[in-house]
Amino acid sequence: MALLPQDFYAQPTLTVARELLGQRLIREIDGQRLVGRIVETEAYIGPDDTANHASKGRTARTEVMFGPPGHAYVYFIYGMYYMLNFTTEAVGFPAAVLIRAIEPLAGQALMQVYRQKADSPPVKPANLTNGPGRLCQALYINKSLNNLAVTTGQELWVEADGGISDAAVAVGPRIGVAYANPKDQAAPWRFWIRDNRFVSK
DNA sequence: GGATCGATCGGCT
DNA sequence: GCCGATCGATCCG
Repeated sequence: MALLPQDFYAQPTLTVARELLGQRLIREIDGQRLVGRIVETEAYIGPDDTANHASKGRTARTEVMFGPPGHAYVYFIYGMYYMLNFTTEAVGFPAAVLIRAIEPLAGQALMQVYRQKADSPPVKPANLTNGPGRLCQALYINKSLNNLAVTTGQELWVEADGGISDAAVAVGPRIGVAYANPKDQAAPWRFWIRDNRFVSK
């Protein structure tokens, strides 16, 4: 299976968000592989997108998005969750694709371990990776992976798989961006595989 | 099924 | 000092 190269991420962000659907996200930890099909993404595009963290300016946190495409932008939110993005487009233009959900393909047992909280019942398989915070927990993704190149085939990367036909792709506004201006809230920059049960609720 | 709310802390004003 | 690219618990029906 072909590792997606930096050129892939250098494309327009909407193209990257659309084309990531169906591809395989791979996380390798101590030789163990956790694999999931990407089923939901969102695009955050440039300094004028008020939903984009980078619209507030170039800071220590957003610096990664101003850098080269094909790097992980991992940030911490709500005091307890991490979010995984891949940087896109040219150096100097801050943009990224948020991975919102994956369908587990391998390593589900280890994902369960990472998702399980002490003194809680096991996580339902349907809730293993159907959300941006959940998938980061399941794949043990945290800030140590921030700014990692995802084009080397080490630790975290994406491999090409069969594409998804236009008929099977749904498009709509992004989730959780009520703080953005109305135009940016309404932008149809969320992509998901229609009827896939691992798309977030 | 849906609505509501608290958790919990880094980043930014 | 405020708030967030979320989630899970709880209450209601």
